[in-house]
Amino acid sequence: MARFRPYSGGMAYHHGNLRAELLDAAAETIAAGGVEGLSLRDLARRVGVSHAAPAHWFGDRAGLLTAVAADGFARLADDLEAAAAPGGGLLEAGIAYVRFATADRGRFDVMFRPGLLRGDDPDLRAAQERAAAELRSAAAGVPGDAGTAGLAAWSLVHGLATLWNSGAVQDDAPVEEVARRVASVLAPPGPAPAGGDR
Amino acid sequence: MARFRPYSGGMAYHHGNLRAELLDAAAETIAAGGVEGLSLRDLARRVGVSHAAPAHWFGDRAGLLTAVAADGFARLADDLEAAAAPGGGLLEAGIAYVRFATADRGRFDVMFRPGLLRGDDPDLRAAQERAAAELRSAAAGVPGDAGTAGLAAWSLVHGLATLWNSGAVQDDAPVEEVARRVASVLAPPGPAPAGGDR
DNA sequence: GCCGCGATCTTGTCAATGGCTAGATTCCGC
DNA sequence: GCGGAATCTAGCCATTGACAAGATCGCGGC
Repeated sequence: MARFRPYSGGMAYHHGNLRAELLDAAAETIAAGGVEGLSLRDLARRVGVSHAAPAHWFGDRAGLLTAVAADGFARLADDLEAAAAPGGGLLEAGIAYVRFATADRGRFDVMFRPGLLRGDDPDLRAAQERAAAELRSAAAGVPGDAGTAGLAAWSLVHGLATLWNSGAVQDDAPVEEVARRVASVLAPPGPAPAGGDR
Repeated sequence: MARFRPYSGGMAYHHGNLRAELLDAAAETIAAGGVEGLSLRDLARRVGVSHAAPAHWFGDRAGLLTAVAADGFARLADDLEAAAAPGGGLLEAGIAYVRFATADRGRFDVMFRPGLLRGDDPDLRAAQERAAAELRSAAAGVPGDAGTAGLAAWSLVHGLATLWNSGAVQDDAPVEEVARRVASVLAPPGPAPAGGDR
């Protein structure tokens, strides 16, 4: 993602890192004011380029948001992978999911809004697939019907994150703690869950 | 719906039912193209009034969306109440939640986006409170810590509905069936209620 | 050394939008 | 049937996203 561009001259033209900077600024702005609060022109102003510069990199608004979402899925996949690494089970993956969604809110807000994105973008699809694979691997080994149990776990953490981000959850504790409590309802902390029914 | 117009004369001025019709058309449009696809002017065109007519009823865009959201919370509360009526337990309430969110997508899409709404609107707050009360009453009597279990149940159905609406769920079965399977992971169908299946 | 070509960014323009103000039309209480 | 208030329209402005055309720069080839 972050292309390093060896670069000598002044900053007039050829900003040097525009694409990455636009993506970061976009995520920041969305986190602060939602997707509808993101204006391409304001974004350009923020980064210090002309109002048409973003169009060169992303084509249009959908292109920009698609890149933000792809970035988000890649980061989520990284986080899930890290959470699964040593002795982390489904519970740790769930907490990582919620942590990402609440900490990297700007990107998360865009990731599940297909109406705003170019669903056929190759980068987006690849990142989505990587994140999905991490989710599947985290949910592997749960008792009962794998599909249903996995979907339930995903729904649980996704719903908690969404509700939290919307301010609907009344809890003074930090998100991770709430996530741990809530997720424990489904996935007891121990790696080998006991109570299989159905 | 709500085509009835208690008026005798022509419909030049004084449309007769503008507010309700704008709300319905707005929900419909949002369901089809998302909130960002909703233009006040297009909405006015659709209903056949001037571009400034919506402003009279709702002030601005936030006012319109607030009214849509309030309407949505009221309908959700009605549905939850109906689901709880005879022998419905937490499971039935959860299914009703998912059914509402997927069937009345236009309204649901707006209900949990505080950045788009006027959070201090009295109608909105009242409708929210009514829906919250229904949720609490549905979650009453679950085992374990009431707050955590209730939040887990809410997160589960909210997450499933959100994921479903975003197209992230790969399942050919109708939503209600998926919701029943998923929600059963948390709330086994069995305990008190007599209403077997359906 | 420098030249040309493509990549990168800018300026200019246009239709559409949200919001505001002023005015037209109709309803309703008296 | 009259006057005020509710309802809707018309006109205007700043801002936005998208597009087109041009300016500037970096890099490889000679």
